[in-house]
Amino acid sequence: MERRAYDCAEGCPVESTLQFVSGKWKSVILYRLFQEQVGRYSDFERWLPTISARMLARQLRELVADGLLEKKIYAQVPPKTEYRLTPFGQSLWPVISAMEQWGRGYNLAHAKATSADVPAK
Amino acid sequence: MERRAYDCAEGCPVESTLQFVSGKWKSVILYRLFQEQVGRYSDFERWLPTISARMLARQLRELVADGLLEKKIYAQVPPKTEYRLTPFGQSLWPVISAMEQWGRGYNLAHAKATSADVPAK
DNA sequence: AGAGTTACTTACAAAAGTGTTAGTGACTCC
DNA sequence: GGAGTCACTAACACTTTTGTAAGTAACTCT
Repeated sequence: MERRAYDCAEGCPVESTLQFVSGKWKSVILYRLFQEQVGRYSDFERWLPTISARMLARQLRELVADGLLEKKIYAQVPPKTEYRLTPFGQSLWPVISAMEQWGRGYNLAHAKATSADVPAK
Repeated sequence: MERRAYDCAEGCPVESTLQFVSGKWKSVILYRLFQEQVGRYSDFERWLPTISARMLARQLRELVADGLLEKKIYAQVPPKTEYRLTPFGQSLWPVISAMEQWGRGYNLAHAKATSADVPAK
């Protein structure tokens, strides 16, 4: 692991990344789009059942504003929108992937004693 | 990029990771420790000049509680404490590293026009 | 004409996060 | 014996984030 001099005060690379990815939902939304390529508003509601409509709309709006997602609106009724990753958004794959990997390992190691995986004594 | 079926509702690996790393300061603190190996409370104050004492203490406490950092208190006056990564904390290196890499690239691409790098017309 | 559809927005309220200021303990140095 | 040191903590206020509930637009289908 190499060592260099960084100044987290200004231009800290980790902070730059966090600027786009921080917030509970954003990385999960991105993660889902890496899997599915495309998602409609209602898809996200299904994929993230605990997010509220308000939050979902807001996070999507911010991701679009940040240039990570693009939104395609079909002029039809009932309305239809599609979200997908821009190339810029796709460039975050290493970050999201690292999170996924680590989380996978963590989940295995800390597999919770749920009704499913604990044999009834 | 392979595709598998995940359920972000329960046991989403990305969410598991976020649980430990989310929050503006935590990943930056970890990042710093990956560079420096050891840090005293006052070191962090220097490294992250914009964090408040209250936040710093709180984030460190949480990182210790989560098992990512260990805290060593020297019984001397004035007091001295040292924080370093536990093996569990070190296992997050791929995540922090990916963030650093991406942020580095982003900073290069979006190098802001500061007084330093803009010749005075 | 009334109900259904999708993708939202708005207003209000509760909860979480964060900053500011001041203070503590215990010992050493002047 | 008063000041200085370090690593914090407590109380209070404020701001940001998030949830809840309700509503909107516009067109199709019955």
